[in-house]
Amino acid sequence: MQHQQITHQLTVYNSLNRKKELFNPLKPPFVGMYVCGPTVYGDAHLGHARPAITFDLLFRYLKHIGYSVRYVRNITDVGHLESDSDEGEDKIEKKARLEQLEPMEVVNFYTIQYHRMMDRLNVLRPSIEPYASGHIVEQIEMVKKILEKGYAYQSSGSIYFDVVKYSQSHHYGILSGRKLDDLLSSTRELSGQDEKRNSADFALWKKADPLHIMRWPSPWGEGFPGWHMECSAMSSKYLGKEFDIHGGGMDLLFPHHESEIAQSVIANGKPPVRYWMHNNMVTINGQKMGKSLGNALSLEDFFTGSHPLLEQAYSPMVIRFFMLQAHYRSTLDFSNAALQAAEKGLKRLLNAVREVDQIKAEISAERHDVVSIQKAAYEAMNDDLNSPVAIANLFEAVRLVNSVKEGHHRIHPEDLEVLKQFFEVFVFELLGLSEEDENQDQELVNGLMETIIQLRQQARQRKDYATSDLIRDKLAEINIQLKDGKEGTVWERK
RNA sequence: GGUCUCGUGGCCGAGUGGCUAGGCAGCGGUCUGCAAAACCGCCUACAGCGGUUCGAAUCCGCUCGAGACCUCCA
Repeated sequence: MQHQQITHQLTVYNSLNRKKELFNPLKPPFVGMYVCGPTVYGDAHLGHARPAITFDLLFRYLKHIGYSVRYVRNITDVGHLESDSDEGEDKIEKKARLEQLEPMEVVNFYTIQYHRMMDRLNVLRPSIEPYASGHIVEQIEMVKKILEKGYAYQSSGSIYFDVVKYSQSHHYGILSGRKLDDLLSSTRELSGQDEKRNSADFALWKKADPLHIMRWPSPWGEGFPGWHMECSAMSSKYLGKEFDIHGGGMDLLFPHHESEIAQSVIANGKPPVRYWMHNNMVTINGQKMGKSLGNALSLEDFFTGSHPLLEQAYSPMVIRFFMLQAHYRSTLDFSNAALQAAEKGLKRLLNAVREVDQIKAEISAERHDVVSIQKAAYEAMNDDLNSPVAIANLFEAVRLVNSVKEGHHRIHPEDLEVLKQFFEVFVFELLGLSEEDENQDQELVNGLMETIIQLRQQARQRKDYATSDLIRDKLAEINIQLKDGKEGTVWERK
């Protein structure tokens, strides 16, 4: 394979030390990767696309540089409480009651929708996609272990993790930088806290009150698992007690990931994760986009353009390209102008990728340092997945391709071959961009267009510009654009 | 209130001590019947103030501004 000549010194930013580190998997060539997936109780929105695309890029790149990756991304269908206390109602259950549906019906509906949206974004399916509700047994087993080791206590039928005891011998806050004293002192008065010994403690298992629909039998009565259990239980089941990468949104850093570490350290005897990776948030007008803020635009909204904030529809590939043009650890601010800029840039890139198959190489041509461009793109990827810089290098190649096409430069066969490889690998395989034109009638359309272009050409030859312009304008009305060049006329959809 | 992050040209967005990404928009040119596309050229920024240094967007301090987390959220 082409890329094996290039040294791969992949570094990733590890939230654990806030530093970039050389990536060394525990058992090469295998890599275990776990990413927090969606809670399936509502429409997939722009915020869901960020981690999905970020870790899709990582998944693709790890495979490309030769690793065998097991990528686990969960579906959360139980366990997240609605309100700000442990008295809250389960999200899935609340939605189910609202719509008079079975909880599993809600889960199914939104899971399918999530998958459909991710498919359109060309996000690869993970290797394993476990459901929290399908791993109640594993979660109960893990709670039992923590109880046996004395780091959890039972209170009114629920089981809580004893953060204060844990802190005496371990570092609660190792990930988030949170200090226990601050946690204990700054926490507000919340209802339902009286079951806990300390406000910083978190639930491992919650007793279900009589009205609660989602409930499972356990050694402590009927209930449901606590907020953070599923990820710990499922990641250790499928990836082992210690695995390479755990990803998710930055907002999950505390308390979710911090608590996962504490649970796993007690239950399994060691820190679960070697590299913690967190993507940053998507903002809208500078403010975080979130369901609770009422400014979450669904992916469907973007694809159809049917939202007051949107001036037009934005295709899945535009959304994907837009996200990849920013580094995953930066916030990304949404706006119509930014999306439109991305749309045009993507079009220019894909046009050039198409052109590269048309241009002719010449053995006598001057040489271009295309290998350096390709190398720079790899270096960018190795530098904590710097996709914006990789894309910048792609545009360097775009300029070269266009300039050869224009006849300003000629190109050597070897250089052309490198360029083709470069586009193929980076644009399609790694960045996961794809041509969106999946028209079944493409051949028919091509034939029709050929005829129309010929007729127009004849009109132009006899200087009948009224006719030639009419053809062009009419086609423009149905979003087909004609472009007259030296080699003749080509067309494309706008 | 506590913890943390950030402030880059008209817009988006890379860049963590010297070599001044990239995209979009704009301007000038080439090409063209006109247009579009493409190509060439131009626009050369780092919130403010002070400090460290031969040299700072990049390190340190202060000020101002924005955001995140502390509570379900990707």
